[in-house]
Amino acid sequence: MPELPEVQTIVNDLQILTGDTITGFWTDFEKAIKTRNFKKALVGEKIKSIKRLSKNIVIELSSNNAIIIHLKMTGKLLINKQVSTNNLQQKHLHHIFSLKKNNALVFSDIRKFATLELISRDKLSEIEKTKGVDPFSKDFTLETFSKIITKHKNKNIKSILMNQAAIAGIGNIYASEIPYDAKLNPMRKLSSLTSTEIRLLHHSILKILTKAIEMRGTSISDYRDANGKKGGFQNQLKVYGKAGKKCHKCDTIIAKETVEQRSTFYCPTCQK
DNA sequence: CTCGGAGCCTGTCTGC
DNA sequence: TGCAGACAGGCTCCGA
Repeated sequence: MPELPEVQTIVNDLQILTGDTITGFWTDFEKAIKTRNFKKALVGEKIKSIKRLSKNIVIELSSNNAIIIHLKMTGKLLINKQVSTNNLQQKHLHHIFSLKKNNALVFSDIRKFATLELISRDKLSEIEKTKGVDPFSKDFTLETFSKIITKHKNKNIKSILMNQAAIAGIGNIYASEIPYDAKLNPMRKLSSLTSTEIRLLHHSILKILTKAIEMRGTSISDYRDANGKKGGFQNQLKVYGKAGKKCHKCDTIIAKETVEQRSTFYCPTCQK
């Protein structure tokens, strides 16, 4: 599910929980929780800040520990006060954080891939070091990006975009949409890119992710923001999920190929 | 070391 | 209509 724009949208929505206190925790799926005594360590803690780390949501607590959540494919975090409960949400509701001011933060997850963990500040710094550069950090310059391209010169565009240790936050949807915007074939080997093409790709990463955040993310089927609403970027998708349809620029049929076990979509004419 | 493949789960869609 | 199989936004682990 959520890639950078979706996680960022959720994190933005969750900001209203800053300063609130966790008063309880309930779960019916312990397996998702990677920390022992999770509940005990949480209750009574105040939420200091909520931020995004790659595709993770990090809730920093007054104890200096942090809850780190990965939504994986179908995880949803919903501020309960503003959510209409329907049967589907109830069925897949697996964790609830009770809160003093905002009633509750509800966690649902159809495929049960999502994980929650309580980590120390040191552990958080360690995890941060394993992540590549975030496209929205000041470090994501053309120069840095060019170095990443050089370092992974034997890989292709799709795989470098998906590599979290190189560039943090891009997943399978945007890893198809970004090359389309840059008019580059996702299977192009990085060593073959000219400096102009590298600049185009760098530009498209920022352009597409920025637009997607403005539209509050992409809802293919399951993704919802923290208020339970769909995003809008699915209406802007040019190639993802469009195999067999015409490219809106040139009428060529959009192709689908598997790259590293993930579906990849592109226009064979527009993308060189 | 890198790399491909399996695995984690449930739901939906397609084709026979 | 029934049902098997493929596929789905992510990531980790394992063996070769």
